Amino acid sequence: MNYQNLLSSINLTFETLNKSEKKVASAILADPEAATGSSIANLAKKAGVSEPSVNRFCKRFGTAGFPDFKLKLAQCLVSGVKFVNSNVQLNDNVSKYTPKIFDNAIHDLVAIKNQIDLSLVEKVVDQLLSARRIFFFGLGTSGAVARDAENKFFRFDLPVSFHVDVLTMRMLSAAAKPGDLFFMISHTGRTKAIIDAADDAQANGAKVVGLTTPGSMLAKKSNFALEVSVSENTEEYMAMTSRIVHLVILDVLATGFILRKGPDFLNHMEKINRSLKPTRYKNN
Amino acid sequence: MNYQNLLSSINLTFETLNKSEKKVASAILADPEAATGSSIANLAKKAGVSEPSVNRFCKRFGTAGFPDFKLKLAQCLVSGVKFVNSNVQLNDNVSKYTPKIFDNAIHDLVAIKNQIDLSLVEKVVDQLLSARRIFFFGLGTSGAVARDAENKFFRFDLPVSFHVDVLTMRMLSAAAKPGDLFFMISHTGRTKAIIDAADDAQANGAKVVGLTTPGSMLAKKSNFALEVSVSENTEEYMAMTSRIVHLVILDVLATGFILRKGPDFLNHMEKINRSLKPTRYKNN
DNA sequence: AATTAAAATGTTATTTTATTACAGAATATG
DNA sequence: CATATTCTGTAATAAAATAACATTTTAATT
Repeated sequence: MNYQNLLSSINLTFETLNKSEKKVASAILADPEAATGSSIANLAKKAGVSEPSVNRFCKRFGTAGFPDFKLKLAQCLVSGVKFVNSNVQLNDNVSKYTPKIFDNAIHDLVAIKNQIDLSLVEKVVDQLLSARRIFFFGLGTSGAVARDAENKFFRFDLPVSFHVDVLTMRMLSAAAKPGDLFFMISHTGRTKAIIDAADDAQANGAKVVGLTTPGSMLAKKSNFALEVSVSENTEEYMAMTSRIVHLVILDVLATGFILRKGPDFLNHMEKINRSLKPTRYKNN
Repeated sequence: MNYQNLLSSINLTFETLNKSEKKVASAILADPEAATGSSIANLAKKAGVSEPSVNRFCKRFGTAGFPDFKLKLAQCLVSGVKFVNSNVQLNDNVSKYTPKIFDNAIHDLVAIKNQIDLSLVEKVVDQLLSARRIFFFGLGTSGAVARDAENKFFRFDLPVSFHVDVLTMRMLSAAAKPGDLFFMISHTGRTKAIIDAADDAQANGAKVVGLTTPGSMLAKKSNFALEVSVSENTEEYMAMTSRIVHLVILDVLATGFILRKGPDFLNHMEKINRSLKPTRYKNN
């Protein structure tokens, strides 16, 4: 039994429980948050059963006892229920909408962190290392991500560029060659210009990496699809969290790249960092 | 104190703790998972302190007592954000550096979420609402953030632009007028072009919002300084998390803006969203 | 360096909480 | 209807956490 879905386990097996267990289950389901905080005596009273009945209930669900049960219930509440109610509402004030927006970003990062396919990350790093040229393509919001990516990768002594202009995209993909890497960023994965460019680039023997939604058109057309699924309620008032996750994934790739290059490469990086010094005022 | 960052709270405040509290902290940090399962007697023994010392430790971190502490510790472990040792090491493989980079971003978002000055957010939203023109300025990494901001705010039926060109910045700030809002994005807060532009803009009666490090030159020169302090070990292999936080803060501001505009404004937003339809292929 | 106040930590006692063992009740089975 | 089985509660026990108090340590002041 997985503690992540303790609550749904209770829900699903409810009908198979016997009388007093059902009472306990109801009491817990009625207010799971409260259950995590109460003592066994309290919960027993609330459910109208004896304390050992509560204890047996806990053991039935694969936990060591009541305290352990509370712990695992609390954990399953973090991942589940908490984000149920974090959509921005029309009448939210600043102290309501601000944490919600942060929570959404945090939630999605946590989710992707646990889902991301590490071997795929490794493969994409390989591609970045072996590419002769790298192009980052993105439009709209993803344009900013592409720009950020270029800003990161050009430091790596690579012929890299980003493009937000559909005509340029078209020309570059038409002129693609084996050894070129096209890194396509598109949340929807349905942007025409990007899809067309992916087709062209592949037809010319270049490789395509797609950073997009699972199962999207772009994902299907990519040689390597980094598929990122984020909370879907982020359209209206809510911020798009996909681009946040995309940026972090690009950070991961950049880090993988540097680590594979080895310690000597840090000198090169340092040289670039030093170059920025004259553009800044001294500290205080 | 928010339970989301109980572990990092312990970590961050470690030096301010007194002797026995440090012992308890070390015991917990050494194996947080184990701590969630052990009794107060057990943990006290492991830490080499008395049981009440453990209890006092728990209360110091804003929990009701040891059981409550365990609960909240368990919850903060669910997300698996272990900030204790999340610097990328030279010999890390993909399964090590990937979660570390995510954890850093998550950690900083959680930290800022709890630190952010809500009344200041409100004030900046006021400024955005009343501005006649808005300019987003940023260079390098912050250029991508400025671009993203423009992409968000131009949908709001506002004369808004972003700039990454120091000459243009200079000209615009020289021609600034009262009613203009200059939104300066700079992690270091020491970028000459940005500071100079802030000076000029203010001299001409425009308002300056700075999104930057606490106490930086830019923060001091801004009418409204959104100060964001992120983990400082993010230079070498590590990704800059400041820009992630900056993006989320801009999301917060944009959301505040929309909410203040009221429900009618959503029609306008919808119109813009619809306009993107022809640029995309149909779903499947 | 000695004295005092304050803070920190530990000891002991008490209270709360959880579990076990067992007995009685309910339910099912032949 | 008798009997076995399962379920549930009571009472006893064990474990855990906390509160109250005492001691020690530390810091400040003379």
